[in-house]
Amino acid sequence: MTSMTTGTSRADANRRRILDIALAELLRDPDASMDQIARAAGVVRRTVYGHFPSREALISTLVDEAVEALSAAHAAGREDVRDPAEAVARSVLAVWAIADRYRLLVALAQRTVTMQGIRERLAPVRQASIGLLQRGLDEDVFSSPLPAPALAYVHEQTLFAVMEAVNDGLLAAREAGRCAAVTVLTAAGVPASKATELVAKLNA
Amino acid sequence: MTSMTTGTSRADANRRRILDIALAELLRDPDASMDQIARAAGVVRRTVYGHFPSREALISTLVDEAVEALSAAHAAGREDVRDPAEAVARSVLAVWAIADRYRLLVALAQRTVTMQGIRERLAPVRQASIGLLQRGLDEDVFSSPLPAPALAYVHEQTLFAVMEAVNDGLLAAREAGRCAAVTVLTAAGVPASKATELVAKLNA
DNA sequence: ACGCCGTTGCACAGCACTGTGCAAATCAAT
DNA sequence: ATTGATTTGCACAGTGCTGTGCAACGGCGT
Repeated sequence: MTSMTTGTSRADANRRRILDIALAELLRDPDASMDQIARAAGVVRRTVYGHFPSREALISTLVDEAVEALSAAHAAGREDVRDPAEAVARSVLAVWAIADRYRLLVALAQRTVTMQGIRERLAPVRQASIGLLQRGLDEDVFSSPLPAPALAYVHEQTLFAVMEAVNDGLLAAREAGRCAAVTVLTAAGVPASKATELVAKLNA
Repeated sequence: MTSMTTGTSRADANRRRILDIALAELLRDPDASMDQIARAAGVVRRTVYGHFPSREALISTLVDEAVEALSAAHAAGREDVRDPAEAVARSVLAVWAIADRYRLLVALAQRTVTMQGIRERLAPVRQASIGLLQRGLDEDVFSSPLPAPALAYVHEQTLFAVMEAVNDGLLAAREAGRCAAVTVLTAAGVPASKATELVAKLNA
């Protein structure tokens, strides 16, 4: 029980399954207990501790696997490509292939219990946003391969990203509003020049 | 202690301060205990329970305030505006003015303990991204008011948003990769037509 | 049949947190 | 100074989780 260093196939299979199930379980609830994870994996809590000395060690292993795969994909995507645009596109596509498996883990980021409540109550605001975006798409003011609701998600997350940038000192708070507005518009397919001009006009 | 329905100034001031401090404290740690919050507010745990019957009630009040303010700002921004682009721009700017106060609360969304570890380990990947984006900005392939590091945040969050859209069934997984790539490029200021074309070519 | 290894079931100590009760202290204002 | 509202300090029961110890049990190859 204590060692488990010599790899028996049975133990290895269990370890693998625990990791896989833990990934899914931690998505559903980032605070999932060891017991929840163990039971979901068809195993007793004590067994999980046989493979991972602590909860933190389990999660750490999980994250390491994901990051390693993602990192490799990202690097592979941008090798020997001169055009930055193409490099970015290739990287995203490459990452996406891997991310399918880890999509759940990534989503784990957003879904705090608290966050769930926030997003829920923000639904009316988001609904208004969707209407606005839909109108823009219909009138060809906006241009995006995404449907309006998905674009609304991008819209929201973009604002979060700019806020984070301000919090981390990458951007002056004074300019942040304008930058956020311009970025949101360009993400919706408005030409960068037009977006900049419009926002500048509004702020004057 | 039990009633507290009649508003004395002292009690109201305390209540207000508890809410304000709780906001900041919950940002630092979304799982902050009632004791942490109380002490930070210069008050004893028991007193907090005098104002809010439970932890959930406290947080709920907090979220309600934030959502209400945000919602009002968003609505005010897009009143009587025919052009969707202008409406979006106005809304973002209006929301931003309010969000300054609640930036912390919003940021609370991202910062899970788990998430912190993930982003930390993703630093090398992000660094590569920044280099790529910087090159694109230098060569005028990209166009953005944001500095490269901030743009990298937007980049990351956009991917998360598209993943979330897939998870919620707003987007077919098959198309998601291409959509994500196109959206990231347009957010970086690449004209929508060029982005679409480039990604289509890569995928063929 | 034997031994090995992983697994199980149970029990335990420890910890941190929630929500509540109650008496004493404190404050604000009349 | 007395009153009424408010806060404090402490104690308590209840809950749920972590990490560990230990004996018994399971399959599996030899």
